[in-house]
Amino acid sequence: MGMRKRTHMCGSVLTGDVGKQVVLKGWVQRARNLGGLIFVWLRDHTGIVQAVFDSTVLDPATFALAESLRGEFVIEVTGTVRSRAADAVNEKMATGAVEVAVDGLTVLNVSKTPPIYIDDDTNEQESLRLKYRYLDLRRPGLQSMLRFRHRVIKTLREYIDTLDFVEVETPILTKSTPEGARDYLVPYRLKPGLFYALPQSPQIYKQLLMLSGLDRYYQIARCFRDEDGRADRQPEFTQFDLEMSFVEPEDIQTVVEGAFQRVFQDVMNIPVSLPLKRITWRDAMARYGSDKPDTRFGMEISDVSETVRGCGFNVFETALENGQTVCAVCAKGAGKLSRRELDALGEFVKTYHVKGLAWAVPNEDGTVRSTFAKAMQGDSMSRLLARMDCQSGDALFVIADRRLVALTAMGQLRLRLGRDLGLIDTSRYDLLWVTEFPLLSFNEEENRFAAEHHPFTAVMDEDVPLMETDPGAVRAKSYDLVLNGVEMGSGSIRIHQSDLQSKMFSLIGLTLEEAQEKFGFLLEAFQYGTPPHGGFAFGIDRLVMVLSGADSLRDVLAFPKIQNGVCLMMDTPANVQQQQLDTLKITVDK
RNA sequence: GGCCAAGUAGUUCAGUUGGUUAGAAUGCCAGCCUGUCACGCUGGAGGUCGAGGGUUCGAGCCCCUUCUUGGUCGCCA
Repeated sequence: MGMRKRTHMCGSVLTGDVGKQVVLKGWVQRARNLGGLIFVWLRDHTGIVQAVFDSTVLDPATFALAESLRGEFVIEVTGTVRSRAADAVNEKMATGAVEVAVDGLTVLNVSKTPPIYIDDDTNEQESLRLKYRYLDLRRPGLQSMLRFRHRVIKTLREYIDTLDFVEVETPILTKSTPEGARDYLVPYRLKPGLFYALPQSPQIYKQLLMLSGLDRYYQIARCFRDEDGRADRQPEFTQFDLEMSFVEPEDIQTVVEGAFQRVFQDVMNIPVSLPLKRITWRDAMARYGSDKPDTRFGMEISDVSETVRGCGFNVFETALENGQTVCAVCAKGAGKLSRRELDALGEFVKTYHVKGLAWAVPNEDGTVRSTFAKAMQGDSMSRLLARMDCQSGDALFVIADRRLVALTAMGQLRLRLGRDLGLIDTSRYDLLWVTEFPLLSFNEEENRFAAEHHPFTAVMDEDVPLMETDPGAVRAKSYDLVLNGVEMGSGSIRIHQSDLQSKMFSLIGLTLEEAQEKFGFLLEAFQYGTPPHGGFAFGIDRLVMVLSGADSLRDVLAFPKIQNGVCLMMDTPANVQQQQLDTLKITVDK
């Protein structure tokens, strides 16, 4: 009963193998017992092949063993490949023209009846699939996802290696830093009250590697952020992280573009022409109401403040008096929407903190179905419709609010309309750079400026003087890469002068003492000949998600966590032994 | 932390206005069956209707609380 060496994979038993003696191993996908004849579908990651047990040929013990086979039993079969009769070919199976006439069977392991079906065409609750993720991963779809993801990473490594980048592993146990996401903390055993933090990114390490003269660094880096999850946000995720010395933004963008071009070419067989489109942050916000615009469809936003000035509609007039903005989109073909559907859109935009949504639908007879037509005096409505090229069959949507709030809400409405009206060409992949982000954004709750990207980002040369006079208007040497409206990653040229870095810390409200405590090592390091440098990092999970058409990062990670950071399979976070807490001098206040 | 949705056999779901013993499909178990391929036929087992409380003569259904999961806002340098 010694195990024989596997000769073929299940999916690769083909007509060329007819007549061969084979040894196959795998899982029982399904067994059909016809009495004296049993068909067993044998599965491994390459596919499924049919094995036939014939009671007139096999010894009784082997046939009895075959009768005991159930789903997901692990078996070894030996037998001979033979062609199927012409009317017995299964066109739906890659191996459907052949089958294996079994002469020997070994049950390598039995299985309980699995709680989920090992098949792509099922729709169990995701939480159940995640609890039994090890079974879920047996499914062909997830098997091919893991291999697809592997190919993406392999392609990236091969590409970056040709450009003289060196992979360096940076610590997972690192230091908590202010700003940004909440850190995962790890208690330090030798001095209670002290903590490591898990890295949100290898940012500081890679900058120090530039100082060390490495010149070009990269890493497939695991990053951690203790924030609530989303379909596209996991508490731990993988970034392709890189940093270069003596470069301008274009140099980094060229390397990153090249990486995406290679992945699209080698993995997707889709050509990408370079250089990629570029749009400034300011334009992206004005035209798409987003810093990660989906440019696969039009329906761009227009600022209609001047068009509606003096129109008589109180909402617009008051907004303009308060220095706010009135913006609009014309949704082609949305005139068919019912009152109910239009009102639902009004509720939708309110979640983005605007007070409401005005809409107008021109009828064929020249009248207008609208929430605000009555308030519009004279020809102001027809001027507005003409300005937006909004005709019969279309719908006009208008929002009045503080500029960025209004644009953001309108951007979300644009995305929803684009989806609902089927305007998005889902076969298309739109890559573009968004550049010149603001250096700072004002945090109203804390009444201070915060770094928009991170506090190591360099300022555009011409905006340096504004740092004293108008910090909110300062643009950074930063750039995001966007794919189909999803932020792939971001990067920047970094500050490499100690005094400028100190100034930046002070701009975001850090006292000298705080800056010294948190980043003293960095400020000191910068005094020892730091080269100009910059870099980029993009999320491999998100890239794989978009390329594979998945809706959620959970579909492209082997062992994902759910919204609240729980792993349903391991059931963790979990209690630890009291002795462990005692060692760390931790008492839990429940 | 806020808002919205869902939770009923192993699984996917149905369950009327609150009314008898909560159903279907599939899976599972047993029997029969030699060309199936979602095999077929016959029979069987399988339920804390997420949990707790309330209203009622009576609750899967109505009310309250809570838990779980998803989406979303906040949050995400």
